[in-house]
Amino acid sequence: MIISVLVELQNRNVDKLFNYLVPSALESKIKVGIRVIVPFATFKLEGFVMEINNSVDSKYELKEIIDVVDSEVILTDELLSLGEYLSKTTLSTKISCYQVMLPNGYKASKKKKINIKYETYIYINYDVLKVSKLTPKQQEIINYISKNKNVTLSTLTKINTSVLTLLRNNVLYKEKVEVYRLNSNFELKEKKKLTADQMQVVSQVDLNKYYPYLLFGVTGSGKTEVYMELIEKVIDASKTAIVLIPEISLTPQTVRRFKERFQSDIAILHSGLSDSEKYDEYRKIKRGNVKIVIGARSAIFAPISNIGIIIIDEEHSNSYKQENMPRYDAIEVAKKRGEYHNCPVIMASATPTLESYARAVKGIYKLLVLSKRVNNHSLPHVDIVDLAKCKKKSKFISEILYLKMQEVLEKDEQVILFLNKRGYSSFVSCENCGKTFVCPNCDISLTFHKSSGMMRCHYCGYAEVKPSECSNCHSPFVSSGSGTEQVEEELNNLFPNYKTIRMDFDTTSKKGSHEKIIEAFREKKYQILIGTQMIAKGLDFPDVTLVGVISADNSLNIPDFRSSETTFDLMCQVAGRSGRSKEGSVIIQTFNPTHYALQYAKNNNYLGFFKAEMQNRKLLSYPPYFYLVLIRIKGSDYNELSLESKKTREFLSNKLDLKILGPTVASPFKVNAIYRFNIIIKYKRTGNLYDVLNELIEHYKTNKKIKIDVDFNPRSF
DNA sequence: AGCACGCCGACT
DNA sequence: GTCGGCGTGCTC
Repeated sequence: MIISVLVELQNRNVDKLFNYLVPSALESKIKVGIRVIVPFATFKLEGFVMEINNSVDSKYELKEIIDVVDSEVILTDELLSLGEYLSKTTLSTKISCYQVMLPNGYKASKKKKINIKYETYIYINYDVLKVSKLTPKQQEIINYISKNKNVTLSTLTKINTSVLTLLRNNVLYKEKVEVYRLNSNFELKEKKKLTADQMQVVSQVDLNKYYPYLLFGVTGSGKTEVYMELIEKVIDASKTAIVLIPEISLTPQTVRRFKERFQSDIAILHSGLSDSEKYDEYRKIKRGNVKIVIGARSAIFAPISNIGIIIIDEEHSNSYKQENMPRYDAIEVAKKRGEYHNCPVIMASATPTLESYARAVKGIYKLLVLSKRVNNHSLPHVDIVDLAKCKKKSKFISEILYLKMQEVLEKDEQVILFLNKRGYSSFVSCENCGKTFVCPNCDISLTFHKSSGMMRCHYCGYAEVKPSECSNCHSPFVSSGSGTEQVEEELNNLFPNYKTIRMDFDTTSKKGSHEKIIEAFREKKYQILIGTQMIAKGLDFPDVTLVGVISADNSLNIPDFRSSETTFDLMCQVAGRSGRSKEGSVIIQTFNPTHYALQYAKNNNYLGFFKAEMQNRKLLSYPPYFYLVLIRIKGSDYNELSLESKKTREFLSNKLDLKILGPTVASPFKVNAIYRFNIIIKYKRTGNLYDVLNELIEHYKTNKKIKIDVDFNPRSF
């Protein structure tokens, strides 16, 4: 028996099949899609079995495999074809495509393996018990076991150690059972009655065939109820469901809602889980123990069979696009799987991407609409404050915002203040001479973190202690801390009688701290919540009646053709946090009060924004009118890189009859001491694009100094 | 990823 | 004359 193996190495030069002989003792264990250990050059590697053959004409002398890792298949037929599809469409290495689909415990890797957790349960051997005389301590143990279910050895030893004697005398016996690490159970809750609107949406979905749907529903319109109703129907038909949620809104609250309805039929997959927890959840799915998988981007690869529906919540979120190799889009994978299982794929958002909405307009996606909030609450009233003209109460807070906050707080209601992007205006600079501190490895200002007293680079993690005086002009060096820290300080001065809690990169780095902050705020231990992106989405606090955006300009000024769209989305999402169950309002502070993204957001006018923005995109030949592919050229030698970038542009121009932009500098230009150039190709039809790009990759694959990266439909530049 | 092979500078 | 620098290339 000869097998073809794809080895674990992440290198284009070995991203192909290697043939090995299988010793007859191992032959019976070999299946396509399992992992094996093979000798490779002078060392050992793990790899996936991709093919099994009886003979193969090879000019190499074949080596024998060393061992078989798995007893069950890791890469099922569907995953194998998905991986194939991924590597073809993203031009990534095959191995990276297979690895990205799997949790660490199932990857081909010689690194530490994850163990299955066992629990030792103790039971009474009643026949022996009858004829045994017990000491009082022993009787205590017996009583405990008879009263409780599933008693473990570890809990018994905590009571007293006579359990060991009882085990030795066979009065008790133990049983070792495999257990899952994540096992939170919630009480079953009665399902809510759907509104007419929601029912109408549910009835429009054909559960028996593949079709992509776009569910356009305003914030608070009860999309989750619609998902759950559809999932229930799917489960009733003995099928399964995948629900994708952006990592950032995959909170215990979200999970709870599903668990209260579907109990233990659910597996959860997201980056907050430890490797072993992920391994367990994945095992539940593989064994068919669950009917629903809820997770972030990579959960789209869950090895669940018989899928009846795939739901993508907040489809506009760019978290569905992986930003490193393989640069896949989970929504495209979802469609692929939907086709394979012949089931609907529902993409939902209050602010769909222009691409998605344009497809809905064209009829490529079927449009479903939820236009009303469930409780018929009107959307919050939005005011835009012109920072150039208004009176300011402090550096960040205008008088209008201050007065409104005062009003809301006096009514015992809560306020959320939103700061766009962590480290807002927190780069360190000398107030006297203007000297700034820039990361030595990256083309990025350092941000000062008051809590640690360090200046940090958010790209490479470089950190240095803040100097006490400016090295340039020797004046004392004042520092104001990160954006959120500064605003927090101001608020403590402005509202000494109210408590403020901060949620940002610094305060949520510890596991579980995210949830703690949310819970504390929900319980009204704090009246003001100040935070970054992470508070914009999904959270539902009934007593929040005011949301303030400290500055909308940060996101408007990002040099990206999508900055208007992201600003519009963000403003709508943030506004959606206000007045979930009471009348609410929103105040947006900006230096661009007349900007159309803000004006349409003020009136929550998605369609108006869509039309206006489509005009711009058409004019400038951007998506959805054109597709984009980004070619990024990276290297540490500036001159050589610059030359190669120009050569690449020449090469592409000669081979392709398409619009090509660049090379231009990426932003940031330098990360980890590596310079980066961008070339962008705009296209409507791929034509020979893939062939040409493959040729380019092939050309640079042995070049150790210049690296080429291809990103289809890039979300950042 | 590792490790061997290979072709140019300072040493017992 | 040799030891060793790490650039280049190969691994079934």
